[in-house]
Amino acid sequence: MDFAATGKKRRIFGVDFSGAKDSCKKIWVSSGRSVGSTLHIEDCYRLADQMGSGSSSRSGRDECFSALRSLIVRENDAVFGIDLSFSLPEHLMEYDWESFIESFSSKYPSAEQFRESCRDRAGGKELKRTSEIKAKVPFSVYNLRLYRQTYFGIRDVISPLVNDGLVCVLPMQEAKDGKPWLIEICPACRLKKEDMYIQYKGKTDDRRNARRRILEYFMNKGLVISSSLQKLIVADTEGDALDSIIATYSTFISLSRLSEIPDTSPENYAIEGYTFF
DNA sequence: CTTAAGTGCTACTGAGCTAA
DNA sequence: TTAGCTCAGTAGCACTTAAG
Repeated sequence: MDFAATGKKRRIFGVDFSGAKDSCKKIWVSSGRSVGSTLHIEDCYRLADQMGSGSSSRSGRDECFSALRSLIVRENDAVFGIDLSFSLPEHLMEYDWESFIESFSSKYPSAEQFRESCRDRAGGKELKRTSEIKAKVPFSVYNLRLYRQTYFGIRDVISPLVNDGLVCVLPMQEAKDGKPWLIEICPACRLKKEDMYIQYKGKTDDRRNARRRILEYFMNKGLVISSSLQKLIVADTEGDALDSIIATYSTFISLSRLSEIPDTSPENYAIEGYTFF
C-alpha cells in the first residue's frame, strides 16, 4: 500500500493518553487533515468535553476508556497516533503480539501486579524496547511514572479493539481499508528530535512562553491552526493539549514512513512494536 | 452549612546525562 | 568515578473556593 497517498487522505488524530483515575480530564484529543504538505488542525479538546454533560468528573476510568474506544471506532477512515506503548520489551513478551494482547487482562489483574511482574522478570531492571532506545525515551514502559498508562492503555483500549477486530495496529497488523489505523507516538521524542526539548509544563510565564515557542516552531514546519485553538493550547498549563497536537503532527509526518518500517526498523518490531516520533 | 470541585504539595523508582 | 539533576505521571492529603 502507498501510505503516503492513501494515508494522507485519512483524518489524522493525536491522542495524549492518561491512566489516571480522572483520565477523562487528562486525555486530550486533536485532529486534522493533510492539505498538500501542511497539516490543518480542526479540533483539540479534552475527552471529558465530548462526553455527556455531568459525566466530566464523576466518570471513572471505565467510562473514559469506553468513550475513547467509541471515538476511535467511529472514525473508520482515520489514523490515530497515541502516546502509549502497545507492547513490552521483547524479553518480557512470551508469545507473539496478538496472543499477548489477547491474554493481557487475564494475565495481569491489576496495574500494580503488571508492574511487579515486569520488574521481577527483568531482574529489577527497567528494560526498554529497541525502538525506544533509538527514540531516546526517558522511561521504561513499566516505570513508576508510566506503568498505569501502559497497563490501562493496553487493557482497556488496544486489547478490546484488537480482540474485536475493529482496528489495525501498525506495524504488527496489516493496514486495511475501512478500519482505523493505530500507531504509537512519543511527543517528547519528537521534541528531542527537533531540538525543542525544553520545559513547557507548568503555570509560570517561562513555561507558557515555552509552549508558545514550541507551537510556533511546528507552525513554521507546516502546522496550520486557528488563533482560538492556539490560545487554548498555550493556556493548558499541564501541557497535555500541546502533547496531543505534537502527537497529531508526528502522526502526519509518520504517514510517509509507514511503508519503510519493515526495512528500517529492528528485527523484533513485529513483537515489540515501533515507536514513531 | 454542606458538598463538590479545584489547588498545591509530597512521595515514589531507575536511568541517563553533566559537571567536577 | 561520583554526586546531582531531570525526566512519557499519578495518588493522596490538606486546604481553599464555588455551587446549592
